[in-house]
Amino acid sequence: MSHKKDITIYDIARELRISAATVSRSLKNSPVISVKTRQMVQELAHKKGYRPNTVAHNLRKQKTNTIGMIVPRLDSYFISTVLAGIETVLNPAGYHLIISQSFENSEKEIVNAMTMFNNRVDALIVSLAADTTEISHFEPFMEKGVPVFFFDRVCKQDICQKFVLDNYQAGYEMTKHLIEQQSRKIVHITGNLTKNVYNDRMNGYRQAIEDHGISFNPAYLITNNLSLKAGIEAAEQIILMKPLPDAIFAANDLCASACMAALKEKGVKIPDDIIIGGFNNDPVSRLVEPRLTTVNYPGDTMGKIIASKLIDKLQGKLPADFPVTQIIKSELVVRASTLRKKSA
Amino acid sequence: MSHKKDITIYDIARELRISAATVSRSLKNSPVISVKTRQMVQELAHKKGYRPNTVAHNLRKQKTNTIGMIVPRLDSYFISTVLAGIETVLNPAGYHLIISQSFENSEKEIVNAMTMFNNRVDALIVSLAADTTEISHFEPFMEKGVPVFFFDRVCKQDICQKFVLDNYQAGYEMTKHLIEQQSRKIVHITGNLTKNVYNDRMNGYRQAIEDHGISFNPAYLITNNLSLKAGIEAAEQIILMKPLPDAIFAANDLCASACMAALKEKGVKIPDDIIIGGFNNDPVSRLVEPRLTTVNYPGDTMGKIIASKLIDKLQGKLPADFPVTQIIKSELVVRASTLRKKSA
DNA sequence: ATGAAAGCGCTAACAC
DNA sequence: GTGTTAGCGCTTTCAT
Repeated sequence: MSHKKDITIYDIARELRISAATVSRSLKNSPVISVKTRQMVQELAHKKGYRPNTVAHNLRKQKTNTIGMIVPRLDSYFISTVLAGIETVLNPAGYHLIISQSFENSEKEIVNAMTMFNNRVDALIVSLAADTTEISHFEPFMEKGVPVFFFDRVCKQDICQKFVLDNYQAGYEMTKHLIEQQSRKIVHITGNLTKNVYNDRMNGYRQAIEDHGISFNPAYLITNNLSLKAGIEAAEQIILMKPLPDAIFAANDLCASACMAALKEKGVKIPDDIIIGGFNNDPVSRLVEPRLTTVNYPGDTMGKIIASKLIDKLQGKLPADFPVTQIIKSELVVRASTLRKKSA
Repeated sequence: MSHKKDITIYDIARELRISAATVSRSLKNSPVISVKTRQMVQELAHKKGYRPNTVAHNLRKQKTNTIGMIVPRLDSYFISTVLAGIETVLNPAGYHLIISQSFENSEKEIVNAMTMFNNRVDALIVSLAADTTEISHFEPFMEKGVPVFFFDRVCKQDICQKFVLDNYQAGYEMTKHLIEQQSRKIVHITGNLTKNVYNDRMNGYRQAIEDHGISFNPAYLITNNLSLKAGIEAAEQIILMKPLPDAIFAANDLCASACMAALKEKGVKIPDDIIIGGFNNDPVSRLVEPRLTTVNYPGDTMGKIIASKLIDKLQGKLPADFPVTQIIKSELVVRASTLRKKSA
């Protein structure tokens, strides 16, 4: 099977006995070209199945209209909602995304960042891998003036735009809610504490208990990778604690749900014996039993805000005094898993 | 703030008083260049922070090492596992992905396909949008000899490589299992029946009931978008049926779980009154109560197979007689939601 | 072992 | 209103 070659503007120019420049201008409907010529060119281009070569265009324009995106993984409800939000704003503005996963691995994140740079993306949107501690791999972008926006898992340094939730506040409120439901022995299951999201939630937890006269008990802090499996293992750990804790705050819904399911299998009554709260408002939180109290993490909204600010930035419209850190509001969603029966 | 300009091979050539050609060869470690020169070039390139311009490279080579991917949405457990599988094979081979979502919308899929083409991807991997019925938007790729691989949601035509599950078989086995658990009035909740995945599962369902002497009842076929909300609505519909059905087979786990939860809220006992099976082996299936019987849809494996076959194809190593349709095996995962207590 | 030069497809400054 | 020309950064053939 012989394959069609790409049609170029030169093919069209030759056939019409005009110059490539005229073809180029006609295809962009430039008003300097006569309507007649424009029509002629556009018709032939359509007829021959001309497709602009974006690669050549990008090289010439020194601009790709492509935004690079590096995320820890795609199989997260939160990430996919952010992505959806970003695309709904970016695409109509003529940008498209190239997405890559670091799989929570800093080395892969570095490779991905280099690939993005070499592909000359116009900007980068990043949520850091769990084990990323330093961010020199983004320096080439900054040196060149390519915007780098961080979201959710951000770096400590105030060198780029950051978009985060009020994780501290959310952690505080969740914990306060648990305390108000007559809990004193509150386990916190968290992720990698070098990451702001988990560290902030934990600090909120600590502050809340201390504000209510409960001293921090290191045995009540369980650190794992917040997976389904980790939730089950956490349950095994918790069940052995004497006395049994009366509340659990897990830093995501998947882990909270798995932990809850495992505890129930062992005969622990939820919410009678232990009340449980999660984080993210993942669909699973509405399907487990009892329904899981959680923190609504508005990924879609976050994505839209990020994308629109990024467009402002690319168009030089972002005010110079725009705050480095944008905090997006979250809210506590109280469901049955943390509501103790008052009668007890 | 003034921004660093990109370093090009010409900058290095000038500084070293050699030609750009020599720099280019040295950077790829070509053996025709003396070791001394190579070292010199590589050192300076490193020192100056040289980054190859992939855009220029791609234009020159007429090849991008980029694979385009178009999927209905990213917020699906199955899709993200396929993606992960594909990346683990593609990246080490020097390819990277550009991913876009059609949001189940055919028009957006067409736009995405054009963008991919214009960006001159080396190949395309597609799972079709729910409302896509004709696939002429992929013709430019085929005409040009750019491989297009379909997976999961594939087209009817046998014009490109396809990778699918044995949906018919899986639907048959699930239904057979439900029947063997003493069910006769089996509701099937399905998605858009123009899509092979749902249509095949339904045909498996129909064949299975008929093979067991149960005639098809159109009232037992509920078609919706298989979302969480749709599952709740299906439950409302089912609860009104007289007599009450004794089994439900939903075409995905999210919808099955939501339906189950809603039925339980209305006092229906699962699995005593109604047994329920889902599809996908989504994590949620292991967290709901009772645990959901489902079909394991091995996304990761599927992704790896697709990617390795695609690499073969790109390297001209795919045998000419390689079957157009690859069927990947799935398996029934039986859990508590469909196990009737024998004592009853 | 190295260099000169052409060209990938497109755009834009400058000419007429 | 249209054409000429140069150049984006890189690779590669051909020459030396």
